[in-house]
Amino acid sequence: MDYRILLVDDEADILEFMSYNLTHAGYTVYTAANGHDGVAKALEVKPHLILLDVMMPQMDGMEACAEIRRHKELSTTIIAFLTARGEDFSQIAGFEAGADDYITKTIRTNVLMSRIKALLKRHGEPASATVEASLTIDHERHIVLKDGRSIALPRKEFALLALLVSKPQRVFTREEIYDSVWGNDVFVGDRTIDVHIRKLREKIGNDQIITVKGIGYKYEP
Amino acid sequence: MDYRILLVDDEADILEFMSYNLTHAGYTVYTAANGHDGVAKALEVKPHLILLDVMMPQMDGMEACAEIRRHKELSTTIIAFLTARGEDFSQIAGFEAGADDYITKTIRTNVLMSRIKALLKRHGEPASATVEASLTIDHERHIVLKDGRSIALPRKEFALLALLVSKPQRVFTREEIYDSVWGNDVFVGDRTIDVHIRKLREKIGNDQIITVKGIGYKYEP
DNA sequence: ATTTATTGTTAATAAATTGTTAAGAGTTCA
DNA sequence: TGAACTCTTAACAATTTATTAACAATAAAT
Repeated sequence: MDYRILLVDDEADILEFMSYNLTHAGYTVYTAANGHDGVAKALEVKPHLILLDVMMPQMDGMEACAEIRRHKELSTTIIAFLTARGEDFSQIAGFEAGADDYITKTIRTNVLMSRIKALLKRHGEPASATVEASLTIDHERHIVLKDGRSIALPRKEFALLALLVSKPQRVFTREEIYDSVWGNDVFVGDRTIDVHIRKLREKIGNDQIITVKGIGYKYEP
Repeated sequence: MDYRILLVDDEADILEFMSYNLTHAGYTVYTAANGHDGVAKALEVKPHLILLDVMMPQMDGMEACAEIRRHKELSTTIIAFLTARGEDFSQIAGFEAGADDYITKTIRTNVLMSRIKALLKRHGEPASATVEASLTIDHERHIVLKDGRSIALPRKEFALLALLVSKPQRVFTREEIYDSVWGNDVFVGDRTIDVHIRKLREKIGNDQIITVKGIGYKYEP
């Protein structure tokens, strides 16, 4: 699976070291040298996982984390802190800021890799999801693959479907859908989602997108 | 059975006294001198039982308890407060924070031991502790799982069942149900809950939701 | 044993939510 | 420019869910 990981650390060595390892493990890696750039980059590439150094100039990890958590379109992004060995994370109170986990920097490579793998797996798995699903979302080509056939979708429909498929079975509320597909500042009518859902059903098959009345929609392979 | 018990208390004497007794009773004992360390230790060793002093520097028992309860991987852990003699625990409102019981510190040794034994027993063998109710509420999927089967429920029914199942055996008064499922400003007729209960019984089996006449309803696995 | 308060049941009705269609505004691209 | 596509909306239909009324059944109290 094509996971996107964003590394945020001010130490070039660490950035390089981890970037190297993660890239070789098959992840798409983005980097930023401080909190500000990190937030900006996160909004741009919408990574699956963000590894945040706790101590940084400009905007430290904690602030960056809180800032990222303020953006609803990044609600499914996993955030993990990078800490120096021995730091007691619970005292750093990073969970308060919305982090999901923390990883010790000087950990051995294979341990690091399996930790990251586990992290990505734990929080719903786009990886196996797309494998299991009869539907594959190809972000790079902006195309949906169904039974070998490729289906081109307009932007909104694609974004909506991608969201639903990203976590099969999980119900996405209408609000979550608005925030993710439209953004929290745009206001569109109540029927807009319905119409897009209808079009998707037309194109990918009627029985895969399920209505949960009063809540939202979910995708079931 | 090889039970792990975590003692959290700032008084070294008590720590030593209890640790000694518990160890000799065959338990594996871990200790921590304050709330912070206690939480960290709990996450590390995943004890079956945590004995928490109510009064402590840094992070008191109440806070620590609430913090521990936030970690899902410790959901099966039993938490008991240690109180000075004479303190009325119900007034300490520790149950609010998620505690399971309380134990008076200055109790005699053999009484203490049998209390702890009972505590561990009451909450089932650690092995079977993971065996949950015959019903699982899957909030993410907005689905109820029963014997492997998934049952979809409408909004109100789902909320009502989720409330009851959240604390099996506990009786929820009609008022509590109204407040939780409808909200304290909405007023609906007297039969409304009944009808929802009826529908739930229809769907999940007649004998799991029990009427406590004059009070309310409860769920029994 | 009878009364009383409470809960169960049913079906009808109201309310809420979603589905559908077609039309129009805005875009894109040849 | 204009043809094709995308997005949004209004208006209405269809469906699902929630609530109520009326009455039956039951448990608790006298």
